[in-house]
Amino acid sequence: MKKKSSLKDIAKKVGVSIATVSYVMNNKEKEARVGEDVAARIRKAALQLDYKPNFIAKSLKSGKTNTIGLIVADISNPFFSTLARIIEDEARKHGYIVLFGSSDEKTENLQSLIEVFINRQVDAFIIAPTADAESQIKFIQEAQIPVVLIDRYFPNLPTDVVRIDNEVAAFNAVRHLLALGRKKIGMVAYKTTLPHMKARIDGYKKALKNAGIRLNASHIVKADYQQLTKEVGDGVAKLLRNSEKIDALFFATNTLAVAGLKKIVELNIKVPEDLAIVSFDESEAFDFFYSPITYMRQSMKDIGKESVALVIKKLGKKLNKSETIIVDAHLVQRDSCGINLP
Amino acid sequence: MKKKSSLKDIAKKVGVSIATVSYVMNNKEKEARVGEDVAARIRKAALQLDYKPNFIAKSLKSGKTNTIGLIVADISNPFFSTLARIIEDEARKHGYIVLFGSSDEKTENLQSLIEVFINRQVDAFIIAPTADAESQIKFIQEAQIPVVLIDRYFPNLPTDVVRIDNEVAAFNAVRHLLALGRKKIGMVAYKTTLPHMKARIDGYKKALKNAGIRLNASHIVKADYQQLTKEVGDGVAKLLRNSEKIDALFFATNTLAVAGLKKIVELNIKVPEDLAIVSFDESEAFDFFYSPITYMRQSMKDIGKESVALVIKKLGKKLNKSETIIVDAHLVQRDSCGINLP
DNA sequence: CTGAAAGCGCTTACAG
DNA sequence: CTGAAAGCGCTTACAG
Repeated sequence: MKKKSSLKDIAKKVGVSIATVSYVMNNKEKEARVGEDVAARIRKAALQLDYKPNFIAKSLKSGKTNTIGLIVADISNPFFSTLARIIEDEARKHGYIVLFGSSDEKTENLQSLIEVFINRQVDAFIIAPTADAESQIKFIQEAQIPVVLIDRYFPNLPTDVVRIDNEVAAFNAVRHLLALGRKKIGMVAYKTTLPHMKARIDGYKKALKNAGIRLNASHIVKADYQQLTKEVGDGVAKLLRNSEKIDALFFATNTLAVAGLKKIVELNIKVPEDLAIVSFDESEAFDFFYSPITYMRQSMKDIGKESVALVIKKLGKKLNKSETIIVDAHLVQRDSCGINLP
Repeated sequence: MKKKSSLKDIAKKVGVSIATVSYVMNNKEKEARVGEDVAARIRKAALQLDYKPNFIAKSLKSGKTNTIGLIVADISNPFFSTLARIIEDEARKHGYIVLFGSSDEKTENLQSLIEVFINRQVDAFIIAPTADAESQIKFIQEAQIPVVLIDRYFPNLPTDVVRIDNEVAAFNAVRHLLALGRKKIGMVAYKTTLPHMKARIDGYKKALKNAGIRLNASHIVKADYQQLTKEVGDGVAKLLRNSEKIDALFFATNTLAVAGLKKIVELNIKVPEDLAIVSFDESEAFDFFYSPITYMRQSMKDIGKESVALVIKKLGKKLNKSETIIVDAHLVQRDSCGINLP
């Protein structure tokens, strides 16, 4: 076991005080006016001894750990796992390391992850919150720890947020269906209080209204996250019954779409001939569905970059007003809406 | 900002020394023979002040951070992301936190992640190594930091490993194809020096031999990780040409299978009628392929649990010989091999 | 130009 | 039964 060397070892070797070594190692020899030659000898010794600063000791002294706590809502969703990866890389570039957790859409899990991470002295949080997590977020803010929300947000709680414009994105997705001649468009959404979901529903409604189509409330299926497969399946089946047969379906997330597609396969519905489909977000399954699925793509790269940049920016300052950063979303057109139909 | 309270604050409030508070907070009042009543008053004060121990200070003193560094080979692969999640949960249960990274199959990335994590004083590593990473793993071992490998391993380097029996698993997968009457079975593998891949190829060969089928070396396609889509596509296309037309295909990983399936769709090959397919590992795409793919499922739960348990077990001890833990793998039978063909 | 000293929050061997 | 003291490795205001 080659013991790690410390400032002390270097100081002893060079015959100088620990303080002087510390100044040199932090490139502060100028302000501490350490002599050129001494600095050079210290640097040489540091190399020889393979000196690596002890982060723990630094953290204890500075109160900063250079660590960001990242909590997503569901890591099994490729949207979040991709995002997590981007955020990790991005943070590492800035000298930060990421502590990671998934709440699995449960506020109690979010709560306990926040506690664990605060105990570990994370400097800041990036969180895709669960529904009704206002008080958890407020708790972080009151502890004076910077927090940036991603994907989801709370209208009544001022926070820094990086997200897309959900209403516009949904509007554009549905407009695509309308432009291809679909008139009876259903929507599958989550049953949740989270406003990004409400915004997507609003965008859907607005697009219909804009096209002069009257909203049929029964065309909106709202599924509970905890029993998604069943509720989406039942809802989709109902929408495809003869009496109220729809000719297009808009899924508010990739997870909803994957559940819905299974039912659509089971029912032997022909896509896009009998049913056009557009979804939010990506899924490998979208490529393998017999009619590749058209989807609204959020720029995850931008969400990752912007959220890390924003949270680091907040790190020093206090009392700033909160910012909302809107990133790009655009439609990726494949076969499932019928663009290639004769 | 409610300042965090420290042992000092409790000590002051109760009118006792910091040392005594420390003993009580660590439930060592017995061995330090602290009085019942004093202990009670300290505990009460700790509650009132909402005392939370400072992990950083604890770590500096103890040299332990209760942190495990987890480095997988490719986090965009659902096999590894699922595994990462299981390991994180499992570690948390044991009071450990996970620092996470993905090498993206590049040894240089693995190297730099290892350095960052060692600087952060992780107590131990769990790693799915890249090819040719022996010296990186050896480096960790020489630093006296416990390391457990998962999924991949090195025959010439004694390490703790948690993995499946790749040869047996591959053998069983191919035997399934043989049992269903397939005779000309191709295999798609990675071009790599990693022995788990060799073992899967060996299992394939053994199964053929066992069935009295002569090996046709050109039936094994080896693709480079860096240009997987092209090489797998070309390889699969070649195997399906009339001259050497195969009737079954064994994919050594899910990523290879996903690339291969795209080509199979493109070529309009009928699965399972014209081509039976079996793969390793899971993918959402396997469910959405028109003929759901039969696959060899590794118990990720077991890999996660066993690797965390093993690494924690090694944490205290020294000079132990290394252990290999073999976990379960079994075939999940779907349609793609023709079990439901007339 | 350089060093002694205090302190970050905790643990623990030792003394009383 | 309880406390003073040293020390983990580092930083930084202060003194010289």
